[in-house]
Amino acid sequence: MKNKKTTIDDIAMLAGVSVRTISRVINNSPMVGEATRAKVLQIIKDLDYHPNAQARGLAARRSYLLGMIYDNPDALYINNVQRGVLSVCRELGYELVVHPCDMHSDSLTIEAVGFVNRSKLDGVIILPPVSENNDLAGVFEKAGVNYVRLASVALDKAENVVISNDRSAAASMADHLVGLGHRRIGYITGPLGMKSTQERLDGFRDALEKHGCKPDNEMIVTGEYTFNSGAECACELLKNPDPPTAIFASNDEMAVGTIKAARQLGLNVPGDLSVCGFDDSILASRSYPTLTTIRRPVKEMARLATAKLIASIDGREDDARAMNIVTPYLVPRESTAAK
Amino acid sequence: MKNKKTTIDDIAMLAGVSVRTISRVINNSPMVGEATRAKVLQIIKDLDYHPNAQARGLAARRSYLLGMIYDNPDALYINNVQRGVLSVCRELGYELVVHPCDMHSDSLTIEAVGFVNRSKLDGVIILPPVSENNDLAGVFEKAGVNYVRLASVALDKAENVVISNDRSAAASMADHLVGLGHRRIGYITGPLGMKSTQERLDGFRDALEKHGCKPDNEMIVTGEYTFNSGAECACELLKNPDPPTAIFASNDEMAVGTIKAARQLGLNVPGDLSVCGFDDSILASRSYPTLTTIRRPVKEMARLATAKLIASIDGREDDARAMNIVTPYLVPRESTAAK
DNA sequence: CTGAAAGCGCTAACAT
DNA sequence: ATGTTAGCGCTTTCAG
Repeated sequence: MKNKKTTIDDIAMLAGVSVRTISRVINNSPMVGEATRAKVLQIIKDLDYHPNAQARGLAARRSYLLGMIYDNPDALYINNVQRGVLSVCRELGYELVVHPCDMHSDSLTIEAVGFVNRSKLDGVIILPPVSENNDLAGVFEKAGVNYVRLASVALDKAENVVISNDRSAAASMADHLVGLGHRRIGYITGPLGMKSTQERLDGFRDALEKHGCKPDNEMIVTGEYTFNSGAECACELLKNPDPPTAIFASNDEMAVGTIKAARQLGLNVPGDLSVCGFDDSILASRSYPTLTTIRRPVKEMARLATAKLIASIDGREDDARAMNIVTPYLVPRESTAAK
Repeated sequence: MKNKKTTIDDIAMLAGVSVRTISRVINNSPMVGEATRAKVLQIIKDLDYHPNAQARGLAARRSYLLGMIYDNPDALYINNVQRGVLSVCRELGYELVVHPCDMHSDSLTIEAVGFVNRSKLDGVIILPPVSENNDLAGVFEKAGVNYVRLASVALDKAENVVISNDRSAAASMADHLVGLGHRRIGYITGPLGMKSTQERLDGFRDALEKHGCKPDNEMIVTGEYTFNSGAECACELLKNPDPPTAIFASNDEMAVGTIKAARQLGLNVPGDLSVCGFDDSILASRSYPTLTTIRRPVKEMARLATAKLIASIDGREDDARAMNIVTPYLVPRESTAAK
């Protein structure tokens, strides 16, 4: 790299004080005279000095590195989370190390703990669906690793989770459809093991029940959160003797698949069939017709999670324990219409 | 964290050898007896020992951290690159620190160098369009920072760039359209400053010329690589007294915008108008009709770039200097048809 | 409020 | 082929 990196000693030298003092100003310790601090700061600036993060970490047992663990094919979601996390990292002087993994691997937990130990991460943020793995959380807990999970239910202590209220969001979509006059509404779930699948379905069902139109079991089919599964499930719903007038696919990929299936069956959306999704991914605004969907404040969740994580790292328990729950909201577009 | 981290000394203790030897086996030095190595490895495994990356880095002036610098709104692209980079990182024991930035900021270079110095990164991968900034590259060069750029032209020494041959890809799309009988073809460019814009346009123009149908200037309009700009540019092309029978939008977002515009004008795609894009993003397979486009081997480029970067870091000059150029290829779908 | 000095865990000359 | 030991650059008791 550079010819000769300037070190804390150089600064101490020039400032005519001990390294201890320099260290104090670098770490914003209040126990430094104003004059001294100003002088040191100036010298640091003049020399464009950057403390060596490794040395700092080694001595202080802190790396100023956060990790992000996930196994999610949705690039848009990952990217959104990443940006939210980074915006807070930047403010607070942290860097982000990304770590996709295989959530079905036997060695997931070992691998994950290895990752944080190896890189000496100060904490990790875990994205769904990996975040639903309680073993992983347990291992982190036991190992004393700071972590925050992004989830759709309160599956951990307040300081370890940020929640998206998918249930009430799904309910609001049900309200929307009923409000448009739909009574027979098909629903395509996500994979059965996932919490978000259950939450969204429960929200949908409860809302319909409240409106007095409990859905038949045959109006609820199991998808995989994929485009193709959406198309297949939609066909299944639509070939029912008494087909639905609206289909709520529990994510956008499946909703777009549903639109495709409808088109192939000669149905007009939203004329013959209303379709809606969940996520407000890029597909929603680009599809034809554009998709009525639910927007999750993903970036905001990520910001909250990061702030919370850093609060834990800093030992600010109160901040860390603050309850963080965000509520997604409905974005009406062209794909839903009055019956 | 853990009660008592096991260190290299513990291992040395148990193995009955010196730390130097342990260090050697950790770093795969050949100068260790087979028996000794095996024994040490076993103990390391038994104790689940992970060398402290910070201490290692501090002593060896190496962090095993790579950076990725970008300013690109295309989440899919970023995500693809990221996965490619990570796949090589994983094989070679590196971690990835992500760093979005503002390419129009005055302090871009200062900020970027600060980033690598602060985190003591071993090297960085720069994505387009930031990769087209020669100042940045120059500063890295001068600071002795290892870097590799992803680009569409050879704008640096072989060891510092991996190239995607967008020009020939655009040409093959032109061939495709001409092959379908189209002669009057509209073209929507990207933002004028970008290399990829120029390369794709040149490839398109050269190919058409070769086929003896040089496009009118009015058949070439300037877009912004966005959905809306695509729709607007398409309208402009289509309201021409002698409208095109095909439109080549130089990325998928604009191509989808073009399809939307055509629909609004009552044109059938591909019946009345063939449309094609560039990128093979998720939109291409989800749009209606599905989009004929160009697939860039993005992940492969990222892998090459990472391998090259690590070769530089390791001082394996030959590997680092190997010429890396990938050629995107055409993916035919429903949106183009014979005239 | 400030200073001297002992590590943090590992690597790499220099020996053997 | 293996051991000894002096740092790498910073934080942090413990004194002053």
